[in-house]
Amino acid sequence: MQKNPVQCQFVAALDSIVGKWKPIILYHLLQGKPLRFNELRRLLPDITQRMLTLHLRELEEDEIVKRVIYPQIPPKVEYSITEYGRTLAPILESLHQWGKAHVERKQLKKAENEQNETD
Amino acid sequence: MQKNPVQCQFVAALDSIVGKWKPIILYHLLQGKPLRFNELRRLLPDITQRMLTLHLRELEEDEIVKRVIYPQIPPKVEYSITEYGRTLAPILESLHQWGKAHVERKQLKKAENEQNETD
DNA sequence: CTGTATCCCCAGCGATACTG
DNA sequence: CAGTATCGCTGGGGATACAG
Repeated sequence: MQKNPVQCQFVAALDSIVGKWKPIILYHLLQGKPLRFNELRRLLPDITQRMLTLHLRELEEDEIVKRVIYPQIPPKVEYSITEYGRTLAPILESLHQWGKAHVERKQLKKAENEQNETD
Repeated sequence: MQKNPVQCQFVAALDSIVGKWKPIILYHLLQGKPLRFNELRRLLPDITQRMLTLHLRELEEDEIVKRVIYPQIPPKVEYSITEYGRTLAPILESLHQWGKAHVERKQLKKAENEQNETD
């Protein structure tokens, strides 16, 4: 599909972490504790059931997330990060840090501009 | 718009590097040499003029890329990475490495499956 | 050479309802 | 509790033509 290998590699990596809710899902799972479906929903108040399911399935497909079903009534399903998924931790952490600095930077610029307007 | 700060920070970071062609544009500019508009087009054979312009404008807006216009005929415009843009280098590099390993891993799995089918 | 302007399509996501 | 199934919208991106 893509002939350019470098492009391809970026796409492959980004596919695994991009998606409106993927980074934050991974962020929570990387805390270490396995989480149930509804626990994740509570942590992400604005996500729809549909998107949570879809994203988890994709992460499972990439073997970044492991899904364990406890055969009982009512059903219980736990999601946890895999060993392989943990290799994403440093990248997610860097992204998080950079993003934090970036929003602060933008707010600073905005404040400066408003200051200039009142001059 | 987003109340969750962590989500917000991820979004801010990803906005700066996500976009179908942004990572590879940055990859080339991070090599260090300023590049002209058409040089970038040649490096990204499949990008449209429109998308190259749009992505460069967004990167410029975030002060990740600097645009220098040489007032001459025919026009000459050079794009280069900024100091601030360089802070993205380690993240892009990690993404690139991880993506490379990820595609190799997937190809391995695929080969294994095809092996099993012929058993 | 370095762009804009238009038009159009589709994949990602949301809302809502239903189910074992 | 942990999901599917449908339907519909929106915005990111592509194709093409035009312009300073």
